[in-house]
Amino acid sequence: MKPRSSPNIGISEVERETGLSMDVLRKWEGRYGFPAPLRDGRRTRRYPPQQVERLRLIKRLMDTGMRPSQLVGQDEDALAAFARKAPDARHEACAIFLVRLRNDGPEGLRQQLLREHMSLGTERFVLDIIVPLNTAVGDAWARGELDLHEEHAYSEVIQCVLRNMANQLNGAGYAPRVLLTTLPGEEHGLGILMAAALFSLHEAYCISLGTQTPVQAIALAARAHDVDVVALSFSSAYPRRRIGPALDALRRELGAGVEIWAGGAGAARMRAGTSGTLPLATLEQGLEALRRRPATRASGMPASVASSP
Amino acid sequence: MKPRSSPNIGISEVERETGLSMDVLRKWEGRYGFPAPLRDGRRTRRYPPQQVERLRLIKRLMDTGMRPSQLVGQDEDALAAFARKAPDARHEACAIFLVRLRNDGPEGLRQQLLREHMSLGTERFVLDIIVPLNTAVGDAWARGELDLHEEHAYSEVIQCVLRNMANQLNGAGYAPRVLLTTLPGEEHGLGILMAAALFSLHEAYCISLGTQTPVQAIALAARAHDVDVVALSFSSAYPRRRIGPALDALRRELGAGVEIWAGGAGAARMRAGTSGTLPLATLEQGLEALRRRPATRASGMPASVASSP
DNA sequence: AATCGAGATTTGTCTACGACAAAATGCTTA
DNA sequence: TAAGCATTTTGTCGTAGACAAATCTCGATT
Repeated sequence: MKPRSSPNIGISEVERETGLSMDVLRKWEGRYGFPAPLRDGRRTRRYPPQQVERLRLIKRLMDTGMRPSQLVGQDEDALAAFARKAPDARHEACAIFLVRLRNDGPEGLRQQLLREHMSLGTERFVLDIIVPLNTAVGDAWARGELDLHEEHAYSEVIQCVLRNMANQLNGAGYAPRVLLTTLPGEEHGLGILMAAALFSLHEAYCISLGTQTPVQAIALAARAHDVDVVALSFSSAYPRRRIGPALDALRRELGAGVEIWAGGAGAARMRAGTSGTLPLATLEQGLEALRRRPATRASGMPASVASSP
Repeated sequence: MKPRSSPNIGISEVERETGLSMDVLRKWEGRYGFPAPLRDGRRTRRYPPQQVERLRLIKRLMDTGMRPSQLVGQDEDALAAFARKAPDARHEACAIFLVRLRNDGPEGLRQQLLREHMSLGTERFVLDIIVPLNTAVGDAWARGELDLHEEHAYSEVIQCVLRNMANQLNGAGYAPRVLLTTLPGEEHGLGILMAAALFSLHEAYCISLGTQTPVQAIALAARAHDVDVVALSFSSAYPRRRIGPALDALRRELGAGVEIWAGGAGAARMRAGTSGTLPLATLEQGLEALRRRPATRASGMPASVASSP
């Protein structure tokens, strides 16, 4: 056996474990004095587990909108206090499901969700259960009440349920034709799955490409499948500054004949009017956009999108 | 309107579009003279689309095992020649499905797969259809015969089919209990889905965490669900040098009571005997490992894993 | 001819520190 | 209150070099 391996880990591993880039980790070290990794024989940084844990907590709080200057300099107690104060949007309805997940595992949650689906019908199920449940899980995660692995397990279950719904509903002749995906860097695919389920229900033809499709590939796909709409989703974690340029690039590749819809918490705070894109703050708005669409195919962009204010 | 948006993109966007890190892109520039990005007003690099395309091609070829020195210095023609020579493991059986995908879209492929599943039964369907189909798609993508968006669409369909199989088969009292996921940096989740389907079929209890679970979260999950086995998957694109250290870290967090199984094309070329891990080159080997497991729970590690040569 | 090991080469990661623009914040004024 | 404007914060990108691990090369040995 090798008794060697110290529990301290290198900077790239910290990047992967926390989601904070190496550049940021080094900058913080200089600016705030934290983290303060040890150095091994060469000058390479080695982070003790305790500091990694604290970084994880900081990242969680930052994802809720807090800023590094408020967090990185603080000690453990202050951070813990912030975590307690983090938002908590729990409906009573949601609590049941999270208890299920913890007590009966993924399988238990799945059962409960299917039951609810049968009882409410697809549209109400998605809008009234899945959506608030997602935010509840996000909040619980930010507060540290939910472990990352529970969040992963949750995500898997939801994914499975939504995929089934979307697939069973999707029909060959439906219109408009909608391509759903996320841009590179956006790993959260729940948004497009929810959209696919609801859109299919309202007889749109949905083609999902999963997450992280490069702009160029989206354009090719749009042409290959002759879609009317490209629907993208941006989570709140997606860096806002990147949304505008990315949408510009997409519009350039796509040409003018295809609508771009941007949904998700990240898109809600988007600077408006970017390159003929229709921002959809909520799924309800997405459904409305679907209803308002001119019935005829290939009718160009609707006024709401084409006009640049 | 701002007509001033040049099609050239920045280095971080190239990183996301190609999967090559900024460090590597800069090093190649110095070492091989390629890429040779333009510079904007400040000194920042701006990559023309053509160079990005070539980088994509290089990355594809490198994922098949070629080395930068053979590729990065070469011109377009030489690279195209390499692409033509890339492996091509197409069974006749596979061609049908890919034609389906291209002609009838994702929905067409799904229908065809379901038909085949019914006809062959789950085990043969996964081992004889899905597995070769995956490598055929990978090869086609490396050869440039398949667009990225087609690969994404394919992946979505397969995912959906496999998830359904795994979920319908999974049962409460099954044993052993297996946790399936991938490490951060490994985005390909098809491997664990295939494993989950087959393992469930053989009455293992499968818990999937999706992709990219940090080591510490895996350890917590393993404890929370009281699993006997943690099964990881590594694609051929996963940097080999990272596998060993990552598995060491996992073993440290996990303690000795839980087996670690490593599958996938990346694990197949792993340096053997790393930190009490059982490498599984193929899914068949995975099933065999399942059969050989001592029937009793909590029986410690089997000899094949515990012995350190 | 196949295998092995030592030495050379390739390759990606890591370090350091400065420059800088975009975003967020605070402050003033209409 | 809202709309500017100045200031601070913050992340990204730049250069250049050190270095270890992976891989290749080639001669010696079995």
